[in-house]
Amino acid sequence: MPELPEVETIRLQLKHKVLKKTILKVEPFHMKTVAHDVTISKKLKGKTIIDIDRVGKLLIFSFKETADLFLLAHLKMTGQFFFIDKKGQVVGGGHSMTAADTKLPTKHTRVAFHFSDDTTLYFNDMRLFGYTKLANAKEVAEARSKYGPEPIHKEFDTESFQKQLRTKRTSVKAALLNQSFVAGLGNIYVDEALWRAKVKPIRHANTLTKREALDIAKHAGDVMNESIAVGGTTFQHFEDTDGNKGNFTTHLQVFGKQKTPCSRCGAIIIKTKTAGRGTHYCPKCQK
DNA sequence: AATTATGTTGCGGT
DNA sequence: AACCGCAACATAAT
Repeated sequence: MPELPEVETIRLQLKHKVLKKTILKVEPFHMKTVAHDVTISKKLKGKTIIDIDRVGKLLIFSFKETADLFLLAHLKMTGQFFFIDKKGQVVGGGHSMTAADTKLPTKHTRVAFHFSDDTTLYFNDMRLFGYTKLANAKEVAEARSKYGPEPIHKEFDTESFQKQLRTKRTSVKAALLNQSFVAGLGNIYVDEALWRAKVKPIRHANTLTKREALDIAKHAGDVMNESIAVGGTTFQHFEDTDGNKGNFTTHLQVFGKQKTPCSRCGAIIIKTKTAGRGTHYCPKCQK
């Protein structure tokens, strides 16, 4: 369940591994994962990756040879990237091997990007919701325009955020999950940010005080930045490009902590359903 | 075997 | 017409 910190972790690792590499061929194992584009290998052959950008949870690869061709990659719920060197070993040395240790491709490998130096980037995705797809500059601009601002940036406009949040006629949880309002939060970080801000997820957004809305903005940015600093959170499926799990898991205060004591007040953390999602909060110190 | 897990899209209702 | 709730997508674990 990658959210912004996990996707950013992957982006930074991939920049170290595949930048300046030239694609030899693309090998789709499942056509849905390449948006049914039968020409993807032909179009990417000979293209050299010069940058990997990210907006929200979407990765955007760009190429040296053309300014009007991009590769968009979305992991959705179970997407994973694994990078393998020419000997078939997971690159990244010094780490204990996990999922990527098994021979790739696996039955969940949906597409492989083979590079001219005999290395390969595999995209695994058990549930087939994720995708890699080609786009031109206009399509990339359209995709970018659908995302709201990201709380991780120091330029994030908290005043504008709190004003807009307090006009929403929905639960604060649903509002924070809306990527066009604010980009990057998913189920885990919404629950964590609301715990830090001491606000119940079910609270109607238009009942929030200015102070509460500003606290949510601060904590949303803080919790995601702290997670990025330690390589993201693994709750169910996330593994980095070496097959390692994220380290933020041990910092979680409410997500998956139902039936355990709140670290702040000692009350028992509750799990309910809000905005159609499993929702964790402290019934005592979140107001 | 029915339920639960979740990111996003698309649809229908307001 | 912007906004909102929710089914759908597809698979595996429980």
